[in-house]
Order: sequence, then C-alpha cells, then structure tokens
Amino acid sequence: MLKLTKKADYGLMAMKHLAEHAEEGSCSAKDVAESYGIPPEALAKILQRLTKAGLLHSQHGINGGYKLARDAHEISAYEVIRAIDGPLFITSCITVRGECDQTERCTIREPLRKVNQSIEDVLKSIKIAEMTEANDPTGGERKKTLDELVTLT
Amino acid sequence: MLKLTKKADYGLMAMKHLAEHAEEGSCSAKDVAESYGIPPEALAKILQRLTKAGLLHSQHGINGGYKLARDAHEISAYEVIRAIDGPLFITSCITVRGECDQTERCTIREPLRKVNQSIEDVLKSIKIAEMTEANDPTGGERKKTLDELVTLT
DNA sequence: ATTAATCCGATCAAATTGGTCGCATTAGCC
DNA sequence: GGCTAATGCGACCAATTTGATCGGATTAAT
Repeated sequence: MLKLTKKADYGLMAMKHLAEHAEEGSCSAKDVAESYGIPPEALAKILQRLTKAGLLHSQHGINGGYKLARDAHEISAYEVIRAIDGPLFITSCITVRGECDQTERCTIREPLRKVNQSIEDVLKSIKIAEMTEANDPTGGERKKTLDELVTLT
Repeated sequence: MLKLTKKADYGLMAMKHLAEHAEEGSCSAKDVAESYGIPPEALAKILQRLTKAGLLHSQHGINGGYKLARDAHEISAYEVIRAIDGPLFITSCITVRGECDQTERCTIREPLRKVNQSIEDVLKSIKIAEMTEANDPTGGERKKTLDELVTLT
C-alpha cells in the first residue's frame, strides 16, 4: 500500500528524539522507547541497524546509549528509511536480485523508475532537523521543485 | 518497504496496454493477462476494481472486454494505484480509522504528511499516456545504479 | 563483582499479499 | 432457446512480510 514500515516510523521518531536531545549526551534505547510507547526490544534492533549504517554512534555500558553520528541537518529521512527497510523500489517487478522474474514484457518499469527517483529525491531533501520544527512553511517550495523534477521524457 | 503491490503493477500494465490498444475496441482480461504472463483471475479482479472506480468501461458477453473510460492523457498513475491499493499513507501511524493507535506523542506525522502529499503529487502528474512512449534506452544506466544500490542486504 | 547498557541471532504470531476457485450474470451467435 | 465467452463477486488458501519477543553475549562504569 506504499507506506513505510512501522520500523521506519520508529526509526524516524528515534532520530528526531535524539536530534532534540543531542546536547544532553546520549540516550538509551529504553528511554526513547518509553517516551513513545515503542516496544523496547524492537527499537533496540532498529537503533543497532542505524548504528551499523553509520547514522548513530553507540556507547556501551552504564550511562551509555545512542547519539547522532552527524548533525541533524546532515541526515536525511531517506538514509534512515533505507538503513532500516533496505533499498526502496516502488515497483514490485524490480527486486534485489534483478528484474522482472515473471515477464520480460513489463513495460512500465522505465516510467516508474523515474517516479522512484523522484520519491528518493523527496526523502533525501527532508532532513531530521527539519522534522523537529514541524511548522516550517517550506512545503510549498519543495512541492514546486518536485513538479519540475517529474518531466517524464 | 515502500513499494507498490503487484496488483498495482498489474493494474498499471493493463492500463498501459489498454491505452495502446484503444483504437481496436475493447480487450478481454484474458488477452491482457496472456500478454504479460499475469494470472488471469488475479487480473480480472483488478480490472473489476478499476471499472468500479470509473477508470474503465466494461462490456459483458462475447467479444466483450475493457477499455479506458477516459483518454489516456486524463488518467493518472495515482488514480490507478489508489483504486487498487486504496488510499496511500506513507506513515504507518496514519490509518483509515484515524491516527496513531499507540501513542499520542508521535511527532513525525506532520513532516511526513508533507512527504506524503509530495508523493501523491508526483503520482498524479504521471499520466498513463506518458508511460506508453517511454522507450528511451537508459537501461544500462539504470542497471549500474541498481548494482550500486545492492551493496546492502 | 555488579549493573546497565548495547549487540546479535533465532523464533513466533499476526497481518498483508498473491493467487485460486466457484458461481452468478450478461450478451452475442448459432 | 441454448451455447459460449466474457465480466462480476465473494470466499478461501498459501506465501511472504512484518512486528514483536526471547535468550544470551559483550562492554564499560561504579
């Protein structure tokens, strides 16, 4: 149905939380989970993935936790989503192992690939920092650049 | 994983096919299914949904079939996808029955709603007619970007 | 040593999705 | 009128994906 997984949602919420609490050092997974009612074990795995992807730094032991590896302005929603959900292909007929398993005559790939690229560009343009100040009036402007992006052939 | 369902893929392929064969009258579901190796029963249900959504006209009986209800330039990919997969919400925390079941503190809704709107706009701007003349030979380039993407899982 | 935290893998249940079947309805044709 | 080819519709099942849980291992500060 073209939606993010809950894990990606959780990941974005956690990143946003860490961005807002960046100055207080690191937060434990448990803290973040309790703040939003997320199952702690689930969130733990998500944060581990984000760490492996280089978006977070982790600190073991007592008083440990996670903190952003980069400034919140330098981390895009796309990176977070991709780290958690893997590469995103809007078309079902493009998989990690190649292309259409079923038919060679799938003729909608190429146009949809451009849509895919557009969506990636949108997500790349959204930074974690922007999500913390939710009432920015830049939505309209972004929308306009999108319309320019989608000139199909 | 933020991708279309196969049904939506099938639906777009069928719409494109009908757009290309608009002058030959109507096509049966079976014909379209055989052209692309789609299970006929599955495609039948998809075409029925598109008909109920007003995107196709159907003709019963012998020599019957489906044809576009409007010109291919007047039908967007968004309409097709939405007719098949239902309303698309990029966030998991927004459902048809309202919003976040779990927590009231989901703070990423508002920024993601804008992303959602942007994606809708992209899909609305893509018309079926545009997908029919997309034979630019950029396949090699695409494959390369794909290979780069597949470094992870 | 204890404790609080990240790491990692395996597993299980629930939801979604893809596909199939059966039957009813409609319309053209002999 | 009956046959046939087509849509229309609902129920059902299998496969996949997703969400969540559990058990243990590692690390580091006190």
